[in-house]
Amino acid sequence: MPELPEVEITRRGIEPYVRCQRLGGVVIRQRQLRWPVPREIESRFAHQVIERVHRRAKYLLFQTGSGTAILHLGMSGSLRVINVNTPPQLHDHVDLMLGQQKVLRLRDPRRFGALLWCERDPLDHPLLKHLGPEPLSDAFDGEYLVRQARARRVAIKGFIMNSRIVAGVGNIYANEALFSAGIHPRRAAGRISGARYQRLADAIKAVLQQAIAVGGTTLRDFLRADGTPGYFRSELQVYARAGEPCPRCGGKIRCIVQGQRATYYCAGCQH
DNA sequence: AGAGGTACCTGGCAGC
DNA sequence: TGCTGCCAGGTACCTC
Repeated sequence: MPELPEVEITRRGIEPYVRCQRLGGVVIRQRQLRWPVPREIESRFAHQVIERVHRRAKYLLFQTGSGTAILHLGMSGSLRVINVNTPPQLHDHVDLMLGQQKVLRLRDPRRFGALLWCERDPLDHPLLKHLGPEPLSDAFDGEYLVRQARARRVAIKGFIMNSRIVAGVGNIYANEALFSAGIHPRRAAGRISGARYQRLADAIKAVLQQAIAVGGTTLRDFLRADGTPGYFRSELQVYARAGEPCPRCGGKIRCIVQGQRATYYCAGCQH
């Protein structure tokens, strides 16, 4: 479900409710997520003060004085701030108790998400250590992409979805950014000019920032922490629009499969 | 080292 | 109506 904008929207939505809050316990109904939720979540994290919530790539980091809870929403995860007496539904796997009134509730039907505990610097955690730069940071630009792409033959779409290259670009925004930059999704990463890579880096930043500004993309079930949907779906130029006319040239938007993921593009505009 | 495939899991939908 | 097969926003891990 969530790509970087949806995770950032979630972070901004929950932070006012959890920042500087002492947790009043944790309830785990389903421990089997991508990895089993470790016992330290109950024995350590459950009674800490959450100082801040950070985001790195698509990971949310709940920082406390004695360690960090690392949360990933996987394909289908979501977080909601709700009243404590709201009955849990199927797939509501974890509750973080916030004071007397509120609960931060994790729902994840497919259970590809993760909740882990880390007592060292979370950026050194094996899951985070090898991540590429944040796409919205100054470290990410066309020159960086040119350096990384040198002699690589992988298709550009897979290249920008590789979290070691750049963190947080998933299927929707990879499609949209390549359309915006006019680059064919199958083009080899090592055969793209520096000028075009600068356009691509700018397009990735713009697409992600626009999506964050309107609350992310709700395709089927993404909701913000307050329960409202995101509105970027109506801004999508090519994603999930196979057969529709290209908004730029009027040609027909095509759908192909790359690495078992759907790719949408316009053959007239992307080379 | 890079590239490609597989696995994890459930729900929704199209087609029969 | 009910079954089957396919698809879905992610990513670690395996093999070649």
